[in-house]
Amino acid sequence: MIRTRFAPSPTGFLHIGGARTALFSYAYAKRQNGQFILRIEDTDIERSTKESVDSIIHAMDWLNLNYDEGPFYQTKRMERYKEVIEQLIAKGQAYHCYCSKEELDKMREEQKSKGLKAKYDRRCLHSPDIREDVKPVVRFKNPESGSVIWNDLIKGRIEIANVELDDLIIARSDGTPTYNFCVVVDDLDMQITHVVRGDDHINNTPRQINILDALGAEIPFYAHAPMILREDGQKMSKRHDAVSVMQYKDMGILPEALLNYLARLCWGHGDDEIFDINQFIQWFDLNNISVSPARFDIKKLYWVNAEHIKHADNQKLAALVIDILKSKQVILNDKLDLPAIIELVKPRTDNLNSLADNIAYFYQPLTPNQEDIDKHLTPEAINLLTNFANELESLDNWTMDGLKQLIKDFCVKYEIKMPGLGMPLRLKLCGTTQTPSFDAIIFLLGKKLTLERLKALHA
RNA sequence: GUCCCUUUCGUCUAGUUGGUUAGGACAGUACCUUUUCAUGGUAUAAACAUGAGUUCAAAUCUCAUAAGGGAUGCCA
Repeated sequence: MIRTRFAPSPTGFLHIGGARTALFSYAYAKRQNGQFILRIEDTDIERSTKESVDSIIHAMDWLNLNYDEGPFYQTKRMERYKEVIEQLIAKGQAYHCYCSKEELDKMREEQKSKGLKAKYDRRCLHSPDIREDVKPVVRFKNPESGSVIWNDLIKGRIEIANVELDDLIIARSDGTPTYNFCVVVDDLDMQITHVVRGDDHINNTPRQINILDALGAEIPFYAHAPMILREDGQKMSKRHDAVSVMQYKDMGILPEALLNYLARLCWGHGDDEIFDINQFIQWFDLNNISVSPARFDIKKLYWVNAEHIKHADNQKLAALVIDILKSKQVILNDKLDLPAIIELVKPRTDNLNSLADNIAYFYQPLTPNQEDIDKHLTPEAINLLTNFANELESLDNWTMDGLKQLIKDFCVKYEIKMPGLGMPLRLKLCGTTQTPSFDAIIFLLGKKLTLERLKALHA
């Protein structure tokens, strides 16, 4: 049984890089009929918050990235970590270190000035300066020779010499375990078979493998996916970029569109661009993830979103749009056929907010700007609209065909071209000149509303 | 400094065992459709980081260089 996990640290919201990693991890598990696990890595008590945990879970939920187990919390597993640390100390694979921060800084500086690699010199392993007033940290005794080699499922063979590795701290002086150690114990206990994560963890992997070895554990497969960068190629920044997954919801992005777009960053399947999560799962494999980082392109995201909106079910879109319309104080009524309006309007939008804007004027016409009024609502045009309203009033065949015929006949009768009728009509009916076909608008508005608006005085 | 990762159109990618006019998509440009704005359609421009080597043949294999990123934390 394949088991993968997503292990964010709750020091902020779920960002799109994390979401993409979660997606790969999720899709791989699903593809292999395996299980996907959520684990919250909250060992850094200083920086972890409950709000972050909630927002991460909320975002996973919105994306519909469902986990089979979890969320597990590392802070609830402290006893287990302590137990394993004791084991390692008892076996001589870990040791107490009493060095102060100042001592360590001094040591590192000396090493650097000699052109050496900064690395703990193991003074506490050989002759510990045990002091009652100092609470020691615990260091892992890393192998001194040889190298750690693994076949990364994305990057290929990676080899790192043990001399490059430090005796890393696995427990702080307050007794709390650190990241690299918790990851190992958790992945072991949770029987994770495939560790899928960002490639910023490549450097941690040999340390984790060494700890796993010391524990006599089986080594899982590792797959390190490249990062997502900003449009300009720089690292994403939480201050300057829209990096929170939920910000994209606010921008009117559909979760399935965001997933689709994220999937296409560092991964491709021939010429395919638009697909849903199930299709993605069928196609996905770790070995066709590319090795280099990708830049985030907001324009393409909007295009993908537009495609998903076009293919989305109108009832489903209606539910989403109603929420947005309500938040914009639009007064809704049941006389209008919202799914039919959505069907008409959706090819002209690439996000839910503008979809809502293009629907709002069906319920309440916008206030037209003066420039448009001067241009289109001339006395002649108003006269024309009055005549048009009269013709409409006597139309019994309220169908698209009936309306089309009426409009055609009207244009012939008054010797005008379509835009000559259409533009003032749009302005009067909707308050804007940028709308879909006006025959469709009249049809969906219905006779009563159409006549009401045509007769309104606000021109 | 040392170690690790990376490099195909502006951007995302295809290119699985060396032989392609290096393909697609977004963005761009032009045109067509049209009832305004869009949608849609057609066309167009645009790339193998650099230098060696192996080979009849290299985007693809090897090496070097350069440029970017990461690690070198009692962060994850």
